[in-house]
Amino acid sequence: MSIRLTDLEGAALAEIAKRGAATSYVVTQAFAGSPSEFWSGSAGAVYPMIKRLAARGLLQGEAGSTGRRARQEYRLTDQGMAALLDWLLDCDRAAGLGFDPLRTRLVHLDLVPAPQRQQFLEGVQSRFAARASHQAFADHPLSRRVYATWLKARAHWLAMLDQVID
Amino acid sequence: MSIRLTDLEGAALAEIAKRGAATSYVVTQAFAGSPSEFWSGSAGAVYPMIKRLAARGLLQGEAGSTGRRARQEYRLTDQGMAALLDWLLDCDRAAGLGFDPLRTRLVHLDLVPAPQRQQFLEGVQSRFAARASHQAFADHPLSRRVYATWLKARAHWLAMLDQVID
DNA sequence: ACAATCATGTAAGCAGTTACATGATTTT
DNA sequence: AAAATCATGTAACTGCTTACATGATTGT
Repeated sequence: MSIRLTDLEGAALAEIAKRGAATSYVVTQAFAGSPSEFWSGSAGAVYPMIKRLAARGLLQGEAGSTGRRARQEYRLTDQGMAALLDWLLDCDRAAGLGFDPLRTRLVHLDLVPAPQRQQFLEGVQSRFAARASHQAFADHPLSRRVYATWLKARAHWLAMLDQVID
Repeated sequence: MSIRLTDLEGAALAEIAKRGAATSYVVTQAFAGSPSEFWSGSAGAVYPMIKRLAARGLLQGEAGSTGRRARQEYRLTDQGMAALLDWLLDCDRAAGLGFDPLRTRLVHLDLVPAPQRQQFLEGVQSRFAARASHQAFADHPLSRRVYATWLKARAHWLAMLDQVID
């Protein structure tokens, strides 16, 4: 019996595992703080998802409270940790292409003449440069380094493409 | 009045524009032939989408036929081409992070000990190597080069991370 | 005290999925 | 003639979105 997590579920479990325990709200904030625009981390997605994970026995809820306000904290069960590791270390899924808004456009750039291609690439490059100077993930060294090296790899890709696309 | 296309719509319009005219089926095949697993190009997605684009005046339908079988061919209207170019050359969206199944996992690899991290990275690397030898997009030079350089950039990224993650 | 924002949700909608149906065409 | 596959859909489902509601807490 295998428990297949969606990528959003996997990422949410990872955020909870990292903290030991967390509320749904903490998870929404973790997503909101990410520079990725792909998941909004909206309450409408996260709260029901956390409940589903608890119903599936991957999370254990416990009533914590600060002051008179009730809140539900969750921590991973053994089964939840096993599911998380299955998801996290899944090489086949990790080696997938995902969705890349730049790659999706690049393959169709032959629809426009060279000057417009050039202008587009420069626009993208300058936006990446702006990102690089922003200093994201000040609180988490691994995330910061993953992101920083990702940006470098992107720049490297664009440099390779420059010679290919004119 | 701006017409904002989803990425799937933009990619579909681009496939049609590239061919001059195309049926919905041709579009599904274009997606199915891509090495990306992100969009299945399922009929359930494509056929209704093409109809929506036609209803919005971005595509013009014309009844072609081979033998006695009726088929609907579509080509871009002027408005459709304008919408496509808006989407295609949108630097802000192109510079987004998209969804990256590897990046999503890498930032959480500190949940597992170094030997497992190493094993995971090797597994991913070998799958990329397998992709590289596969020769995708034999029919479209630009796509092939975009994909080939993307794979190189990924390898470059993993090489940078090797030193950082142990 | 009032306003802002924190925190926990719910409701409706939308864009994709898988699975199925159906008839035309091609292959064996 | 039968089987495979080509081609065009439709139906039910899923998982996300935006937008809203509501009460607690914090700041001025």
